[in-house]
Amino acid sequence: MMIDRLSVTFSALADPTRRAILQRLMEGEGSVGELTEPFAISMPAISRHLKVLEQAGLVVRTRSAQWRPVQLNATPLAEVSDWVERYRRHWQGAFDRMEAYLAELQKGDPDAKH
Amino acid sequence: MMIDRLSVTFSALADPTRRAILQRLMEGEGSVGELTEPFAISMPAISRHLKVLEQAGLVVRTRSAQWRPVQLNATPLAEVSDWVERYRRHWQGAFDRMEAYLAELQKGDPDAKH
DNA sequence: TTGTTAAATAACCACTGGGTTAAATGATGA
DNA sequence: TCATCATTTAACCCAGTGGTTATTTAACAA
Repeated sequence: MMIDRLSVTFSALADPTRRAILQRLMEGEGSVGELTEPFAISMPAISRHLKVLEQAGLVVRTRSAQWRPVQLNATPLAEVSDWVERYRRHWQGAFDRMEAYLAELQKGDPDAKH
Repeated sequence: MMIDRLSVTFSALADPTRRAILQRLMEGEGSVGELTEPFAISMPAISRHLKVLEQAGLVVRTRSAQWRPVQLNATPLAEVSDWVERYRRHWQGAFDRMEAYLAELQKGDPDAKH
């Protein structure tokens, strides 16, 4: 399977190292070496993480001498945001109910459902 | 790895079958059999997808006779939404620039950078 | 008690993913 | 041209995933 863009994006985001890389890139582009430095894993491992991010369209790689600077491209996250938003009513409904319930508790209402 | 909640949530969402199940559950709870019916895969396979969704906290399973109705719980998506929102300026910046560029093209401005 | 039905679990298989080290590539600069 | 530096690719290992069919569990109904 794994034909759809959204699945590719979600699985790219499923790895904490890759999310940390994206967060780092919010502060500006970086070379593969710079991106490797904060982690306890090898450069080839980071290089493959970057490939996954690139295939998901989450980073762009340019070229500057023997360095290959990596830049953040957050546009695929718009799709993720849209997808998640379809569920907002549901989780917000749940939060609202929880809030109401806690408010009832606060009032010491003996009829509050437990 | 895979210790953090967000990774668990993202990888649960990375599978299209699981996302389809969540979408189906927006219309109301369903038994495992009902949830299996629309797919071309076996019930044990769906059962395991449900286990993944349950461990990610995205569904809740109750009990009713020999059925185990499954209900949507979208609350973990709030965390996903928060995470994605940190990147909104980035992708929106990109969209704005693209829009401006297209507007330049529309005007037929010969100085528009191509 | 026995049979039926819903679902989960077991055992298996093929494939993927994330890590490693070692070797290959590609641009720079002496 | 040749050595160096940054990065990628290759080859490998092990754990995890998604599917299958067969079996087990659990609740109901006769």
